[in-house]
Amino acid sequence: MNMKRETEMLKRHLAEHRLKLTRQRQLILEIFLGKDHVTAEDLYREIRKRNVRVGLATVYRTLNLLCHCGLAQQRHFSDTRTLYDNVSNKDHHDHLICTRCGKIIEFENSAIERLQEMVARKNKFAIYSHKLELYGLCRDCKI
Amino acid sequence: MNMKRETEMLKRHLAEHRLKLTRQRQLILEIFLGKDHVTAEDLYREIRKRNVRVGLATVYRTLNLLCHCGLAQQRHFSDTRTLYDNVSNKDHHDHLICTRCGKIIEFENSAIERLQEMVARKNKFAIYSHKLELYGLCRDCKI
DNA sequence: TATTATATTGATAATCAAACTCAATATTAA
DNA sequence: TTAATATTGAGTTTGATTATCAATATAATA
Repeated sequence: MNMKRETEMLKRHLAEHRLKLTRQRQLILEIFLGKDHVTAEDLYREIRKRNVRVGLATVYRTLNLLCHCGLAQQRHFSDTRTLYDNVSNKDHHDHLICTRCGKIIEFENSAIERLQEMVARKNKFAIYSHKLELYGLCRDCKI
Repeated sequence: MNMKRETEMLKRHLAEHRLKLTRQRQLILEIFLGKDHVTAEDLYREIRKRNVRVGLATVYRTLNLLCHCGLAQQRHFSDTRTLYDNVSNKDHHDHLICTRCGKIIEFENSAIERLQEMVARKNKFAIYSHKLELYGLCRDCKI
């Protein structure tokens, strides 16, 4: 996997905020880019498997950092834990979530987005973000 | 406010599950029906204002009970606390949330719902519920 | 109505994810 | 190389919510 672009995004963000590029941040970015959705715990366990000593707090801190530079987005599906969504080379998308097996499918639908804008206009709102989650059973679970 | 219908819904649910109608449950239902969206803490404080002694745990338990009998629904907007949405005499609806003042506007849009169904069908999902939240600035805050 | 069985209550403790603390250490700039 | 500053990791703390449990209230039964 080529992570040049993502590494550049991180570096630019660090430079702009007088932050430093550390071993831990590079490692966490690398593992994160190999996933679609992870919890902080998932990532932490993955790191420990490699016999590297990185604190859980650092994982949380770095995931939040990745959110700030646009590489990740927090999601709160039905579960209580926060999922970090890898959005590094995707357009905006929403989610179908299987409540039985936990499978997550991403989708985008511009017709829905346009209707959302209409709703906002009618209510004199300026929308900055939105969240659309469809919960149900996937093909394999609904049988 | 006439709460006959809602009280009947609660009573039916209690009877069906061999649960009991208590002073506390009646009081919490009454206050809840006067609101659109509350946190458990909000309701707790409201009760203490009336100089009635009801435990916070009972407030949580009763709000969850109201969810089970279809009078309330949990919402998790940007905040960390759970909001209980009074859905006693409303159809399904979604939300516009002002990230500055916290104002919540409810809306419904059947065209969006139909498109959601199309997305689900295309992905062979059977949808049971969904969540659509539009975040932005309301008319008063966007100036 | 009195009795019995069962559910509920309230105070507090337990839980859990996530954020904070701070001395030791690593990174960057000078 | 040195100095200035940011980061780390271990552990502690936070805050919302749920669990515990003896005392009490409610409902069913006699």
